[in-house]
Amino acid sequence: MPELPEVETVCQGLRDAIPANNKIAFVQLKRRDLRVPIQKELPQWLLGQTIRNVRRRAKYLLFDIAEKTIISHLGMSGSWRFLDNDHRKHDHCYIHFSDGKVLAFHDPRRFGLITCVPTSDVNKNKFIKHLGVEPLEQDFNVNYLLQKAKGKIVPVKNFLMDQKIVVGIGNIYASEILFHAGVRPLRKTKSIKQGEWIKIISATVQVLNKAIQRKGTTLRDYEQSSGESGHFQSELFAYGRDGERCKTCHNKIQSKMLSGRSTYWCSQCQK
DNA sequence: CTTCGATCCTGAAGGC
DNA sequence: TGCCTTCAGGATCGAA
Repeated sequence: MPELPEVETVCQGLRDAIPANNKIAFVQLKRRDLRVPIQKELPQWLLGQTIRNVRRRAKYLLFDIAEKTIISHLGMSGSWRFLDNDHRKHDHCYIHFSDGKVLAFHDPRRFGLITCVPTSDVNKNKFIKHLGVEPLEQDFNVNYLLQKAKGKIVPVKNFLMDQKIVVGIGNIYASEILFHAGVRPLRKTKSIKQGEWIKIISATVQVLNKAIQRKGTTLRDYEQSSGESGHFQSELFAYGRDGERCKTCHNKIQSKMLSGRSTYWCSQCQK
């Protein structure tokens, strides 16, 4: 479900919405068996603490409390939001603040993650340590990509979605980025020329920033921490447009299953 | 080392 | 109405 723009949107929303001096009054674990079981000590660790900051690394949200950090991933269907009225099915964790606000983790498919580690160990954590570069930072550049692409025969779309290479790009934005870069998703990674990497980098930055501005893409269940939808779905050129006309050249958008994921492109605009 | 496929889980949508 | 299949913003693990 959520890729970098959606996670960044949730991160910013939570950063604004979590009151600076609010103490955690108590934590309720409704269901612990996510992808990795939620630690049963989580409520006692959080009791009386204040969330000092909310950060993002790749598609992970990091909640800093004193000495500890909660690492959370939304998987395909997860969300963090403030509860407005009733408890919902598939709410697995409630964080109650002293002012009465309740932050809820909701995740029907339970592919998400909530785990708590000492802050100094975040970068050693098994989920974090193998992550590649952030696509909106300087180390996502042509030299890095040329070096990583050397000898790789996987389709360039898979390469862009490989979190060990570059983080935050998932199935929607991979198709979108390659559309705007003019590169077909099935191209072998090692065949991509320097000039094409330059276009891929610039398309990545533009697409992700625009999607963050528009607060993400809502296709079904993604929501901001406020509960509102994102708005980038109307700006998609390729993803989900199978059989429709290309917005640029009016050719029909193609699609194919690639490594089990739907993949979309325009064979006129992309080479 | 790289690459591929199966797998975790629930729910929505579509075909019959 | 119901039953069955397929698919969904992800990532891990084991096998080849």
